[in-house]
Amino acid sequence: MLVKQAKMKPRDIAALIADELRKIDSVTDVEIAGPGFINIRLKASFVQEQILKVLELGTDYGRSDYGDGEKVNVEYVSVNPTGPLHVGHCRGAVFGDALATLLDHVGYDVSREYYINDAGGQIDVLARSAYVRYLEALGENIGEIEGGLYPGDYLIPVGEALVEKYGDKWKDQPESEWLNPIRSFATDAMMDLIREDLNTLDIQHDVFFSELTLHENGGIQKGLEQLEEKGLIYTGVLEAPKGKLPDDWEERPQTLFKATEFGDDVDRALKKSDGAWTYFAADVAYHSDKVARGFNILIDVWGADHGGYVKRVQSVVTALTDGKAALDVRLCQMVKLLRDGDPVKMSKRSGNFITLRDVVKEVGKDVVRFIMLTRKNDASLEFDFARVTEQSKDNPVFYVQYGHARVSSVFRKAAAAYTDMDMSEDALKKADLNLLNDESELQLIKTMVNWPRIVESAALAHEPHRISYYLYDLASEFHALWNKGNDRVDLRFIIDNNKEITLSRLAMIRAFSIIIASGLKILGVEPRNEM
RNA sequence: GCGCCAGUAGCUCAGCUGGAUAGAGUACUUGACUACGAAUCAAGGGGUCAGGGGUUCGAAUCCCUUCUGGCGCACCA
Repeated sequence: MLVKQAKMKPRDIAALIADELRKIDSVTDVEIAGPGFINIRLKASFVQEQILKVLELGTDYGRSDYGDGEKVNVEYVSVNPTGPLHVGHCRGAVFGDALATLLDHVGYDVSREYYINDAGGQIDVLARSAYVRYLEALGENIGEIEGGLYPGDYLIPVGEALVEKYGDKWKDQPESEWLNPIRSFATDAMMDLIREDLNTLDIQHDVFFSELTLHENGGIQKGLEQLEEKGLIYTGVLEAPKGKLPDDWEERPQTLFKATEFGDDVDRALKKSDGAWTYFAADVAYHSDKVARGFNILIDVWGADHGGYVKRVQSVVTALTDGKAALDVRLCQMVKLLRDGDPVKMSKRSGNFITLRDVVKEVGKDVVRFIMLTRKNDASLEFDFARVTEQSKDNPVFYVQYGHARVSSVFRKAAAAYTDMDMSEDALKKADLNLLNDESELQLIKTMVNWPRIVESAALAHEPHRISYYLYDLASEFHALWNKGNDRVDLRFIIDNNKEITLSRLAMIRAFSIIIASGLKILGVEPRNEM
């Protein structure tokens, strides 16, 4: 990197840097290798002392003030409130939540948001579906649920609740009378349902933002005014898309946003043919509102099927803030559900889709959360019910948890072996860390010391899956060290008749379990002391 | 037709904002329990990083291009 700047050969630059490095106290040796790599050997004591740091900071080890309290808005889930969450929603939910925690961990001021799409035609469908269940609750025979309505059983209690609240008030009334109140009632009921679903995964949003309120209190006009002032709104005619034409395509003038000025492919419509605002118009207003609330770092988590929508919203954010705020959209790919390697078939027809709650109930919150974070967000992910509950190294959740549990086990054994030994946190901090000088011990400690760097880079890249991979690697080194104790008795953690070294090793594995716990905490998974 | 994302071991995937001999798991082969939990560990084979150009001291990583797969493509949400 410096070669061009300094106009020197890489090896010469390396030599200069090496000279300086040699002066540092904890450095024992510096050598230059290959085309200009600098290998630095640190004193063992430098590595060993990091354990003390971990013990002192506990699960705060790895926290930083990197974000400097800057406000970050993470919007995730944001599912239409027309029914319970299904399994496909798990990934975005877990991803967004872990990312939010991760950013908080490095010092950002994070707000977790859910955008409620409670203004569109689908909500009218919900209202009509609920009305049918309302009639049913009043004793009418509704027969088969009409096609186009939501047939799910979850609306039955909503119908009953409507009767409880309104009696037969809406029974023979025209839709224009009951649509609004029932829509509002049903939406609230669905949001309650969704919140309960999210609670099973330990997900709680700070803000639930209703799209409807933007329509009702002039929020949309307000958002669009800002674009208007910048001269970014005009009336024009869009060219028909190339390739196959939509059946009902008509060329007509419409209100457009100049998205192309900000890198989008075409300008985007703000009004529908019936004069109503588009979904996009509301999204302009919503993102404008986020910016107005002081967020300059915006993150939206969407399903991959919304990929085509990314550029236009980014265009809006850039336009509204003159490029001062940035929107990162993280797209989550599909989750392929398997059972013993066979795909689980799901159809949209009633009763045949797996809900989020079903999955959590079957395999547990911790498993769902961890597995959802074992792939980067834009790669598809396989979720095999058989595999994720398996108790083997094939299952990363188990493997990491097992490492943590083994530490607890050692402490239980140690307490039995040395009934008179003080193994309190204070005592561990006083352990002689210089005794930890076996190569494999130092290796484990070095990996532990990487933790703060991992957290920071994962946060910076908005990639929580890096935490999962790190935890797996760390656990792996721990298991390896453990097994060395089988061959070499002197490497075991508990050594008979040697309190000093036992205490040192207890300190080391305590630090290990602290880091595991701290990583799991970011992912929203509980560490376990027994399996 | 256009745009976005992907293509790395037989399979599922990592690879940290360009660095040293590309790594795990799985599967296959072979070893390790009078134990601090073998629910684990150790060793081995397995690669034209989709193909082709380019940028430079140096590319799985950046640029161009071709091929293949997924998603999307006025007004729906």
